[in-house]
Amino acid sequence: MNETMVFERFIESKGLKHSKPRMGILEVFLNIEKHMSIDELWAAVRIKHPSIGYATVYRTLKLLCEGGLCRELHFEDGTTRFEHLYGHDHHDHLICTECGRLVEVVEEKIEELQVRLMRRHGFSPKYHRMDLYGTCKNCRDPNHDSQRKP
Amino acid sequence: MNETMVFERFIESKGLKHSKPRMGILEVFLNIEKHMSIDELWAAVRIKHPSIGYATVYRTLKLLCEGGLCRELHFEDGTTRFEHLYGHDHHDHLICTECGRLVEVVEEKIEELQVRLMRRHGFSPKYHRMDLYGTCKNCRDPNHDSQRKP
DNA sequence: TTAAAAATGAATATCATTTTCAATATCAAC
DNA sequence: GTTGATATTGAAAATGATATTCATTTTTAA
Repeated sequence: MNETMVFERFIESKGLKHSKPRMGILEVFLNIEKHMSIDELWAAVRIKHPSIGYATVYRTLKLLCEGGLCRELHFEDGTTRFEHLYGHDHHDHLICTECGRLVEVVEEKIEELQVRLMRRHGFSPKYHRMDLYGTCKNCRDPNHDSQRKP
Repeated sequence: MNETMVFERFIESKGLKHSKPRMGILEVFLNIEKHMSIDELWAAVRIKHPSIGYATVYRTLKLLCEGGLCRELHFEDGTTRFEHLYGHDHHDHLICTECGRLVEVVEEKIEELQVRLMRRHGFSPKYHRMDLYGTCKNCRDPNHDSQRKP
């Protein structure tokens, strides 16, 4: 089952109606891989569907979150961005404070220790958020050219 | 050196002036232990200093952050809160999704693994944010009466 | 004391988010 | 296909938090 089907089933289960703008937004959303702001998604949507309004993008994004297709993230700098959720396993973030580069990571040992830590304090773990900030290799040493050949 | 002195030095170092409202706000801020929103701080300030305006609380809070006395946190639910920073070592958060209870914790093993994880990806660690969400003991089992006697 | 500079409170502006509303699209029942 | 009830839409307006402006007051060094 793919994202589109998941969303359609979700729409049905809530007794909502199928609509073209909604599906157009979903398609554009699925083709953006990075974490996006509402404005970024709207800009991308307008290219294919110039008549779709901001409010519809906004409402659809909320629906996608409700339906488990995306997740709203509030970052330290106060910005809000959305990331894909369906089919994407849980992960944490490494964020470069210089260039904003974002890497998704999972460290099983940390995950395990987090659960233990919560249990030790009487909590029943549900989910968590871990963002690690620092400077990436490229920002510290731009001449190194680690990514491309001469 | 206490918080008040730190703040006064910070004010001086920036060539700013000493003022009564600012010091009044600082004092109230220091007496609130929990994570507070601007509105909560303003409400507390008004009790002692009814003439102090919201803008001054807002500006002073920003100054406190700049001066290293407090930290602005953006939570998953979109709310913004401020926590004491000076004299408070780094810590992470356990947050109850039912009652909102917030516990500050540090797990050295996790801290260590985080640094290693970043290095492995070429990042030079600066700081991080880790919030673990779940239900606390009391919310799962309210009749247990763990805190008080019969 | 005085004059320059900063701080203040009230009001206002800004910006992202959210809702309203009249027009339009969807869809099940006919 | 037509209809009617209901959801959806885009534009505009409302909201709410954050940030700034401005005339007045306070601070501070001379």
